[in-house]
Amino acid sequence: MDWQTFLSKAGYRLSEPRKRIMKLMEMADKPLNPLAIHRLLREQGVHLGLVSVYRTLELFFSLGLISQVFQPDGLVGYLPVSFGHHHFIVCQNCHKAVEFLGSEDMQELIQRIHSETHYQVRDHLLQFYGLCPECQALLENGDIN
Amino acid sequence: MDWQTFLSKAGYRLSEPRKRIMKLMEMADKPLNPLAIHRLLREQGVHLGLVSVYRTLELFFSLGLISQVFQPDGLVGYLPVSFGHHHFIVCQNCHKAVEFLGSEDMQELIQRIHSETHYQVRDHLLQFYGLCPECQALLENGDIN
DNA sequence: TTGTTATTGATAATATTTTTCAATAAGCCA
DNA sequence: TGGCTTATTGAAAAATATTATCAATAACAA
Repeated sequence: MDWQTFLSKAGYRLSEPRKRIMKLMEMADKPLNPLAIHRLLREQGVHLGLVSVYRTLELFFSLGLISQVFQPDGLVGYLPVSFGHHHFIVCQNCHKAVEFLGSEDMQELIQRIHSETHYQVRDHLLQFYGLCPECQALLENGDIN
Repeated sequence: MDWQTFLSKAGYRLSEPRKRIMKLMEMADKPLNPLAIHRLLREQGVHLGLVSVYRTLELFFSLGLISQVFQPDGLVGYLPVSFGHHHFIVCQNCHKAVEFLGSEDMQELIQRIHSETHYQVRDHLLQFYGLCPECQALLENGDIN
């Protein structure tokens, strides 16, 4: 089920702003925050209220259509979620992000955490940082770092 | 080497505000953000400028003395780091957090990410959410959720 | 098409973070 | 110990980010 169907079934309307915002996030392969989305849309001539961007992201997030991605510097961005997977690796240079298939062999670690801390484990956040293929090439050429 | 020695050796002064802030974070067993730190110190009669809190956290973070902890709702808090470990589990009810020993058996997953995405993996963020022992008891008594 | 109502956008209010700069105090050295 | 140098602080202001309000608009069901 695509996000548009999902949104409708959940009782929400498929408005133009919502379509624009999701489309932008799908095109951008890096996490975007509300201000960035507003600025980018404006640059391509789409004039949305910033408030709508906030509201839309909040809605999408609460429905699980997008994920929060935490940058190493503490900034938070959003990325559309291919259903079921919620793990990303983010390029430290160009910030391009891709999802990878969540490992389900986390059980052993969860066991260990439980015996170490006595916490009941219910959820987790796992993200990786590194260099995408393009930026690896740049690094080898001495163009970065 | 304790953080005070570390700070000195790095060429920074061991000021009263810095001591207060670190001590507070060490006492609190949950992630604190700048505003919370400012408010808590003020409540216990310590009158610090909010600006100093921001500056101190930035410094501590850049030196690796504290870690950022991401709450499921997107808020960021800070926790002192026991050297070498940077993985936390946060209680979803009372927000109390404890560190657990970082698993070094991440290698296999890193391998898989590399072959799936062709990203060079350099760092990662791994956090768990759950219920601490106290809140598990509350849950069983029907006092929460 | 038309009517109902969720959704938007504009404006204002609030909250958070950063900048600036004079006053203060940490730590070195005599 | 006491003075000197300079990193650090605090206050105020500026900049930035987020949330609230409400009339105007547009999505969608009938």
